[in-house]
Amino acid sequence: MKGLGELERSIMDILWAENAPLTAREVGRMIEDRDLAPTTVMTVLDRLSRKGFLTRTRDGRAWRYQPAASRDAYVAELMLEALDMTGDRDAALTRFAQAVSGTEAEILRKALTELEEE
Amino acid sequence: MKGLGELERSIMDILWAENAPLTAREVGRMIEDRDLAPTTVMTVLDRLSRKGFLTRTRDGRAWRYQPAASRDAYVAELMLEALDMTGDRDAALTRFAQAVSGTEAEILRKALTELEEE
DNA sequence: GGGTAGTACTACGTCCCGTAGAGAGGTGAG
DNA sequence: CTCACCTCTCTACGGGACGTAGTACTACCC
Repeated sequence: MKGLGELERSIMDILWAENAPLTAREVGRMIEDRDLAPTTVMTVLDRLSRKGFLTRTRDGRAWRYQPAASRDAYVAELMLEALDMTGDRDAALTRFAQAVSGTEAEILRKALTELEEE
Repeated sequence: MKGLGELERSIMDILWAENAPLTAREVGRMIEDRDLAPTTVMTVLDRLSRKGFLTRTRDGRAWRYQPAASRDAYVAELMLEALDMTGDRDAALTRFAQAVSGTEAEILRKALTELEEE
């Protein structure tokens, strides 16, 4: 999986936060603070769908974009990808477990317990 | 933390696998298959230490390079970084827990249990 | 039918990275 | 002593990704 650039991520964040598919114009309005040309937004949306992060469907003449996967799935995939980089997955996992804070260790523990029960 | 390129990672892999600090020449000999100019190896080693991935110490005229952190620590940090990207860490963690395979879930569970006991 | 919105295509600057040459300065062999 | 050689530092170039945007074409509304 390829990574995301700065602007690409901002745009993904907007789309991840929204439930409905948005048009380029709508996305552009939600980035107001950066004052980008409309074509800039369109270019990035186009690249993102080319990379598989977005899917798009027609709405009249316009395209509506929406994430191909949830942010959580993306983050989890990034984490797994990092994990694949090591020769010793166990050591890395152990290290990771030690690094997450208490509350999060709790979450992890719970998720794992639920897994076990199924 | 910045990411690593292809060659950069190969070189880190060599140094992570080795226990002793290596000189540029030694590293170069261990990448034999790619037939790189010695200066190429030196440049990459230099960039890696500039980025904080390696530390170096003098050995006569030459430098000896060694990883600043273990590969596991690096991988764990990458994973945490991915995790930081999401607004909903709990959801991502849960998703991650579901994605790791059985054996690895076991490892994680064990690491977390040990944490709890301390 | 002219303004507006939307698209596709093209482009340019920048930064990172793979790759490496040039030049400087020490070192060992003869 | 001198030359070949090693290693370092500095500089550079080409490709790819990304931020940014212009241009040209088409379709719709009033």
